[in-house]
Amino acid sequence: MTDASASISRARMIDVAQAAGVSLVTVSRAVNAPDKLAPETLAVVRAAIERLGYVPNLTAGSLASSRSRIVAAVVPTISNAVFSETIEALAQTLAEAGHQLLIGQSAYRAADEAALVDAFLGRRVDGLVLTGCNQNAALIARLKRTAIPVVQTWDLPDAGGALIDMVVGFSNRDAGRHAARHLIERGCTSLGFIGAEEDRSRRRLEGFKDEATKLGVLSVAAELIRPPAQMDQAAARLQQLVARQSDLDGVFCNNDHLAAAVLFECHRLGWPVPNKLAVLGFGDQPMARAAAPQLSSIRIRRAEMGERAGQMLLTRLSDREPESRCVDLGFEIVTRGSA
Amino acid sequence: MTDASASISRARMIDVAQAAGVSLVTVSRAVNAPDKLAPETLAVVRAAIERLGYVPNLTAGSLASSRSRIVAAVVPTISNAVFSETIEALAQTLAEAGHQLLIGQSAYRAADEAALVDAFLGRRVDGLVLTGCNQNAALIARLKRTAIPVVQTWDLPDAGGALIDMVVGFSNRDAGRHAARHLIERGCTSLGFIGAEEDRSRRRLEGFKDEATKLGVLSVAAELIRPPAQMDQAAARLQQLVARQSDLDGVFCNNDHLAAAVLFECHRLGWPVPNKLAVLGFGDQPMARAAAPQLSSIRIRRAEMGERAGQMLLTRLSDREPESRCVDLGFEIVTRGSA
DNA sequence: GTGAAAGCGCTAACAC
DNA sequence: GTGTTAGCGCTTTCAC
Repeated sequence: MTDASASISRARMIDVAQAAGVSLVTVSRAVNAPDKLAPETLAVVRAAIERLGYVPNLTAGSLASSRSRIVAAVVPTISNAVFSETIEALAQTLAEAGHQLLIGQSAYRAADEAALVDAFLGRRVDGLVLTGCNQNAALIARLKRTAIPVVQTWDLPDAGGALIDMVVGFSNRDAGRHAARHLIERGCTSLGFIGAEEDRSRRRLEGFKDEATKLGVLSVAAELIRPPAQMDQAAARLQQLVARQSDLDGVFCNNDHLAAAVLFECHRLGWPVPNKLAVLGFGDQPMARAAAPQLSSIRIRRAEMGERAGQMLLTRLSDREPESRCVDLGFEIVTRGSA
Repeated sequence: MTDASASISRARMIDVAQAAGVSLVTVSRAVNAPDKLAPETLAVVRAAIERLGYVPNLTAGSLASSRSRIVAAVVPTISNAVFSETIEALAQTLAEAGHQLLIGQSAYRAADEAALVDAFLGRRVDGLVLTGCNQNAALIARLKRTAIPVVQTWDLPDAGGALIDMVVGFSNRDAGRHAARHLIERGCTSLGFIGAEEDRSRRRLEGFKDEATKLGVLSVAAELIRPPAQMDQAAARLQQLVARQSDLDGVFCNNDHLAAAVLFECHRLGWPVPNKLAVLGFGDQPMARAAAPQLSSIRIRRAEMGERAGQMLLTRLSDREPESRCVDLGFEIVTRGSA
């Protein structure tokens, strides 16, 4: 064991071949396609591998096979529970199939995203997962020409973005619409939105405003926080909304964390929720059930999004075609105490 | 531009060389060591690169140079804000130096961690970042023998783990001690801990109990949640603590999310915080300032931990020695309203 | 300052 | 079932 460990990153495939008295390819097959070998041969080779502590050099394998077994994902930031759960599920799905995940953070900047994609293409990644559908035209064109499978997530292309290859998401605009309808149906007449200066948040706001207008509610104010939109900024934004609409009686928050911060602020102010102010969250995170009152929220399938994205990539990597290249996971309003 | 895009992942270095009328090495130098070329040559080569839309194949480069420019990190899960902020900072630090980050999730399982490390070693990653200092002996031995730089994070080796190569963290046990002292100094006489079935949480609990005992407080109950320890489980655990110690007057929570959930539960029960129950969080996340009352918490330098880990790796990768191989970032108690 | 030759460690045909 | 022959696209000596 100790000797074997000592040899890690030293023994090459050829050394194993010699030790086992077989040829190079036979070792390669023992590693990559064991069922193509006679059981006895396999056993001999495996013993040699074990003895030498051989660890295959995946870089060399990637170069020779032009398959890297690496998938790259670009997210705005991983320190946002909302994305990280998708990434977690993606990584797990890929890991089960022997693929690893390279992570890039765009910090919500299109230029950073494009630079990351270039770096990933240089790495000859097998597949790419992007966040949102609003990539710039040059990036979209470039990716369309590469043969590599790409999955966009967290939105749908129809309402303001272009489909590159595949997508699994939901309509942020529709989610905003439903939020408005939900609050208005519960009697709210003066609405506010606390979100972020960021594409998907803006799309939710668009839908929110549209639907409110359609339903005759004309008082809609929005506060957009520059990312990262942290909880500790929510209280001040709520104050801003109230300053602009003193009769504010319903707030839609871009995520459950912001909504929880609003709830805390209501406790501080002594405002009963939902009677004085209805609060609707987004994401239906564990936070929603822990809050007091429990948060009504819009549930989206974050983990499933990552899992499906991974499956779609894996399907394409095995030269099959996914059932659909455009998956709408939808969303659902979960009504609890806060709205 | 469109032509150039079309050529991505097609043009090789040799094509650029021919287009520019120079040799292969000259192109390689233009990419990797531009200052070693005559300005005119460089300009010609760069023009050809641009024209052909050449993207260097990093896999081939890695194989030839045996440097991958990839660093791998193993975390229990990235969907925990506490780790993801460290990872975010790590990724940024590495990206600035042209390195990319490969992520692996161990789900708090030692076997998964070892398997991930093996896969990463096969990739010939340039460096490795691990979470915690409690890796199993076989893994530690194996990593000590490889020449690659390794940074352990989120704990220190002295109090229950072995140093592999480098470490940047803080003492979880000491943090637990300070938590106990803080609550006791504020008059608490019956303490509870809500944490997770996980190494670092247990270390905090050890320190917490030790110090309480030392200070004469013998009533200390703990509730450990199986990871992932989500907010929505905190209320039930608080009830459990109260069932065991009806006079419970101080709770130390493993992170600010759990603490916020406890605060919400106190609102629900009508218990004044901190008078009826003092609540101390961990992490000093934005949540702490948003809560009502604001959370007292133990601040740790999550982002700095990632940044320092990245810097230490980069230093070693450039064949220099970091100022110290063992960095204790410490922690600090931030006193706000809740405890 | 630039180039020619020799691999890096593996996989992909194709033979046998 | 197993082996042989050629590369994958780049970086590294070492010449000039």
